[in-house]
Amino acid sequence: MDRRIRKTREAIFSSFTGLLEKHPYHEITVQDIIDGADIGRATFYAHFETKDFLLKEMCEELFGHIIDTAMGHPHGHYHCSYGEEGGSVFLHLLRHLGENDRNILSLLSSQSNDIFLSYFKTNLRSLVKTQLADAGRLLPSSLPEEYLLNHVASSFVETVAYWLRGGMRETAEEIASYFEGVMQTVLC
Amino acid sequence: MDRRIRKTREAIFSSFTGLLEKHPYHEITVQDIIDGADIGRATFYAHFETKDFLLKEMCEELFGHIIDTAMGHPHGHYHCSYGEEGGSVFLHLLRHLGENDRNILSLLSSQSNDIFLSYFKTNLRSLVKTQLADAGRLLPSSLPEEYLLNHVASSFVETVAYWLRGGMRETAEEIASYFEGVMQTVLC
DNA sequence: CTGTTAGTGAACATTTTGTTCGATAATAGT
DNA sequence: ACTATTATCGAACAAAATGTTCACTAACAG
Repeated sequence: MDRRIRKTREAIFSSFTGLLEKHPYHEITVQDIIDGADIGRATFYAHFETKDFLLKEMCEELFGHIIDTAMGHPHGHYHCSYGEEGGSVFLHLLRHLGENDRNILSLLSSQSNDIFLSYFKTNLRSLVKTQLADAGRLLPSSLPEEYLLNHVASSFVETVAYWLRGGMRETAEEIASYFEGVMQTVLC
Repeated sequence: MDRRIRKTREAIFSSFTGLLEKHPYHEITVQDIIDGADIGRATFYAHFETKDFLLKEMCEELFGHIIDTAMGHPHGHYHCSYGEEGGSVFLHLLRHLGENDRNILSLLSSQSNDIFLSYFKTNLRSLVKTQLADAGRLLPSSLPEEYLLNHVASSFVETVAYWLRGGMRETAEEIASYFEGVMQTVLC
């Protein structure tokens, strides 16, 4: 791909991310992003139809990557008692977040973090689906699968949100154990 | 209070709600609301500073009312086995929603339902807090109270969202039992 | 070296926002 | 019923943001 395209795209993402750390999403104008990225007005619109599309594409790149790496990783089943084997995919994800890969944390704790958490949740679903299939073989539940899937995914996202809200004082392991605590019935 | 104020306020709320059933929040302009309410431009701004404030006030009226009536109601503790005593506050809330009090359902299942679900969650917290205090006396948990509080509130909201998404085919009792299913560890 | 593609910057029409103001009509208190 | 108050109207206004166009220039790929 043309280097120019990569550069402007990156400039736009970076400007946008920077702005999101200071201002809520809906208060950021396209002009702000353009100024921050230091590009021409027409250039922005050559790349993204609207601000919303920019958001969407950025989130897909970001969360798609995170989830993909987590899915790729060899994962033990979700066990109630943490042991020697390195923990669940969830713990893995939490550690990954803790390392602040791609500045994802600044978005997840921005003023408009609800937007990003909701994208996170969307991408998380596919991952949870495989986890649920594993757990389901051991513990068939009377609840609808779709309901469970949603419950697990959103509870995890809420757990991450709790972590961020509190300034991430806890370790990834502690947070994972909280999550385990409320998931016992469902996943064990 | 001046009847004129009540009337315009009601006209604005009603126009706004109607628009929200057809369009996402961020695509609705103040002018649309004004046209729908059939009032003068200046009148709108005499009542609400911005569209966001309108949203906020409307939600506070709406959810404040729902939660208050639920709190006021005599409630049995949250029991794992449903019995003769009429069910939990949660079931009560679900029934209340099922009756579509104040057209709240049209908002909760609108395209921008995430906004309303999040207001719902905020208002739900105080209610959950009392529930948690009751349950806590019986079952002290090792998890932080704030974490539990958030988990229960958001799980309930997600449960309602699931209900709405599926077109509310289930009865309030069925949905309550789903919720009970994933809350067992926490509240029983 | 050359044809293709991306970026520039300025201009433009359009839409939305939020405010102002004089005139009119409804209301509340007496 | 009278009066002072207050809400609404409607039109006009400036300011800001959006999205598009176009001719020009610079960077790229092969």
